[in-house]
Amino acid sequence: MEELNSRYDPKESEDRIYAFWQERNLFSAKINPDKKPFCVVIPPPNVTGILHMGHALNNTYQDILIRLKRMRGFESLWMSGTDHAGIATQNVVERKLAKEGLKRQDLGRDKFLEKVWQWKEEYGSTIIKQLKKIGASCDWERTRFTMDEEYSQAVREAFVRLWDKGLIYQGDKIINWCPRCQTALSDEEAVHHEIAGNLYYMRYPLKKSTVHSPKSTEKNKKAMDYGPSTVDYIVVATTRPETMLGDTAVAVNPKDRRYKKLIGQAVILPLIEREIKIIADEFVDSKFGTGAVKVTPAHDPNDYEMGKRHNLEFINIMHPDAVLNTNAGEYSGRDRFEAREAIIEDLKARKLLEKIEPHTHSVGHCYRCNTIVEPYLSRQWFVKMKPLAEPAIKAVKDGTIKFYPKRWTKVYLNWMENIRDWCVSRQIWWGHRLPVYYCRNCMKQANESTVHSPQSTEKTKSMDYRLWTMDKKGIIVSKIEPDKCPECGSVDIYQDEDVLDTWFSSWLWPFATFGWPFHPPVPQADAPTAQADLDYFYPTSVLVTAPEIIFFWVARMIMAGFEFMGKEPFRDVYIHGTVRDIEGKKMSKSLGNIIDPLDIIAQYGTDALRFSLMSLTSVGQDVYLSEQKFELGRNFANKLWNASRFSLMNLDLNTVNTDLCLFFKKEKLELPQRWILSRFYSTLKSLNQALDGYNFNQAAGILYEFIWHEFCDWYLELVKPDLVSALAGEQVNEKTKNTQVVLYKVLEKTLRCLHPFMPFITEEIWQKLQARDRVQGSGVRSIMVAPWPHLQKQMIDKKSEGIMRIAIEVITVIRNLKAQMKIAHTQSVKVSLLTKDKKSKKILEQVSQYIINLAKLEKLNIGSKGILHKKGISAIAANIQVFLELEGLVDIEKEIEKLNKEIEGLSRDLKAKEARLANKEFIKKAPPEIVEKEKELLTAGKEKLTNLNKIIHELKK
RNA sequence: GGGUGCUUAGCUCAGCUGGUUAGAGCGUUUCCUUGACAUGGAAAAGGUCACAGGUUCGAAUCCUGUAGCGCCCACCA
Repeated sequence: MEELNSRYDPKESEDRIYAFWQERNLFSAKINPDKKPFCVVIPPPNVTGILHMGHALNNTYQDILIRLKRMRGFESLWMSGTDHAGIATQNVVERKLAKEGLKRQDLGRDKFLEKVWQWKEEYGSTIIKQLKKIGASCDWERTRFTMDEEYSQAVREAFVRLWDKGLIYQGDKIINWCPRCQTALSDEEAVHHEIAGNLYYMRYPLKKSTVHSPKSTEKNKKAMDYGPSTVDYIVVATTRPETMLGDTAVAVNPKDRRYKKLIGQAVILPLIEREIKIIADEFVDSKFGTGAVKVTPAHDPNDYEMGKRHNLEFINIMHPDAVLNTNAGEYSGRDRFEAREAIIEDLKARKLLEKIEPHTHSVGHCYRCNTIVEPYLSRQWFVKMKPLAEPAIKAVKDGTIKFYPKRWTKVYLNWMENIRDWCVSRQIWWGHRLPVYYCRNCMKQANESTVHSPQSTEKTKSMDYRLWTMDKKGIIVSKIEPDKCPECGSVDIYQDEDVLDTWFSSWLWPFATFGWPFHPPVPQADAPTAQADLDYFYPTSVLVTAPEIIFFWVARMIMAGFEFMGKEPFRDVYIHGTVRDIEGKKMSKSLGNIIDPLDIIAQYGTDALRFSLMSLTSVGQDVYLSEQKFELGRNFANKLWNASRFSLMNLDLNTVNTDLCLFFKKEKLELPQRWILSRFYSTLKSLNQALDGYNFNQAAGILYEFIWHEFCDWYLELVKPDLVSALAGEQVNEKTKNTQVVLYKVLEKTLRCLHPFMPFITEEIWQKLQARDRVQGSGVRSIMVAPWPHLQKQMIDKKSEGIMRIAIEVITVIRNLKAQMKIAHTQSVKVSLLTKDKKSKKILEQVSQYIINLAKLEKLNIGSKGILHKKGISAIAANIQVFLELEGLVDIEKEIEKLNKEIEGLSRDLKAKEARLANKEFIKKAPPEIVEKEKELLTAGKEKLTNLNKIIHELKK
């Protein structure tokens, strides 16, 4: 037998084992009519992605499920792939270019995209390599990329189908605009943060007052000190003063008596000296601010709606980079925030700034670069969501799709039921270009007869290439690029410059990864396979993801699943928590509080990483991590390693492999064997339950407890003498052989149970346990494809467990007495066990040898009386008096004190029990087994109390 | 404003459908270099389960409310 190191070294084995699995193709899944499918699609990490703790957590869950189901006999497919992550990736490549002093516009679209592809080829698989490091058993051969040609076809297909159904439209709307990325964003991509800003109260002079704002002079700079006047102006409050340059009205609530007279009057917009009207609109909340609102239809979604209702002018005052344009008069050319400061100063100077109040409000930020987004009027493409949401709502309501934990159901439904249209066009280059073409000829004709919609005064750059048409005339939506206009035959056509939101491709993931919709036809030999794959694996089984992705992805996948496949994309959605640092902050590069999973792997090993994460994260709860916490998994791995090392040192693998049938003859086995088998199957039972309910941390706890505190602490110690003497060349009898077989089987099965959590170490040890197979040349098997242990209920043996419980309690009490007397655990002592109960006595005789071994006794007496109390100390275990003999005399006072303390606690407990049993209501209403249990506990407690009192009595003699 | 989660030992957290003397890991204290493991073993100390009501024979657990912390959503000018 090869000698194992006394410390487990994950570095030595992990890569080797992973290669072993890959060589044998153990991750690959194929249609198998004999097996039920189990499929998980990976949440595709961004190609720019670098493995972080969130990935580690997310993918460990998935790998556990995949490995578990594989062992349980399912055809288990973990579909892998990456996401092109439009804005994120484009930003990365742009930053790289910036270092060379280049902008993407310098290269032009095609050259730039070439660069992005180059970057992708070079770095895009980093995340995949890293996923392998954490042991992920994805079917890598199926790895997909959302920009693959086949996948791109699916994206175009989806777009065209929705267009044909009238679910996609183009329109001028206020959207979230990131001035840095210079693209539109969806509502979900604008993340709101609370900002401590200000509410600025500005005076807009009424026209009839004919008071022109005075010129700015040093003297009136203190204008803010002046009290408010009610005659000359109307005061409006805003958080974004710079938008006033685009104001085209002031609105008040029609019921607001303060302003009733002013409705319809004109005010002079300060600074820019433009005349605007005061209008009445129900939207205005009289209680907020002054009850009068400036209306900027081109820069605020509410104002936009009001603008439409009242036929106001839409004045766009900003360039796409949030620098003010010529509509901003003298402020043009300044950045929005610079302009804000300048405007405040100028208003102050003109005594038109009434006051500034601190005001915290929530402001949208770009989810990719954290720049404050600007509500911006622009022409974009939208998906009508209401019709798509309907079946997605129904499926969750009727339980076709279930969320774990349940509470996310409500969050999902609330979002779905209030869903808004989805802005899917992006003004970037990296992504799926819209399958939209324009015919100049048709549009020209259409324009001549169309009414103009709200139009910005200054055309922004991003809109230059498009002309507005009210109907669909001149718009060609097509999966393949048309060479001429199908309507008029003109060849003067061009493609829309925009690309689609990344999530417009991700939402197809559960079926597009299988090649949906399979055209143009793939080579015939493969076509049926792809279709069959989809039929076999779709709907997938579980989706595992983080809560922040529910709206972005989960909800949209469900909608796409029903829309394009007519079926739900998955049945269960497991939502796990967020990884945070030890102070509860989200881990992020900018905060510098990252714990790199690869560092943890290097330091503690992959299994330690995985097991620690699983133990520390309870269902749906966030997890607070520090490096130190991973010691949990490392120590556990080492414990398992050493238990296995001990077992391998003491097992004759040839014997155990030939005598496995013994395993089933429970009656022939000694107590420790019966006990550990019973404990193993009890553990398996609760483990199965935990796993079936996605209670991963409970499952990890169950395994930890069993392996460490039952198998190692008790079982190995119980059988040690037997095994060691066998190894020493003493005769190997039937008993020893049985012990070996049971030890072997329990260890081997335990490894299988632990494998999904700790794949590497379990494989390593398991193979060593198969040594005989290797010698015989039948090849090395992998634990990965070994079956999950079958629950053998008949092996659960309550009687043996009861006996062992008594033995354990007696042993613990003896150790306790030793510790109390500061006697080393290793030092042998003399002990007497006294009981009048015949049954107990019999049990003690049965387990005496184990007590002697584990409590390290020189001598053990079992009897009913005959103790010299001055020459030792006593304690009570169950209904047994445990007496430890001592050399010197005992401090009787101290002993009495100790025992009295115990009596005190016990009496309190017994009193409560007596009271409960005396309560008629309790007897009447509590279930009988509870009453029975309570009675038993009372009797046992009383007996213990009598025993304790007896000891005190004898001590006093 | 709506929703949701958390509050249990010094720290980090379990405790599922109500019945335990309320548990674990880490830390602390004591003893132990015993031939699987010091990344270890044996033992100990440590909690009126945030607060206030209620339901119940019985509440850490269920209900209502309050407070603190966190997260999500919302057209918070």
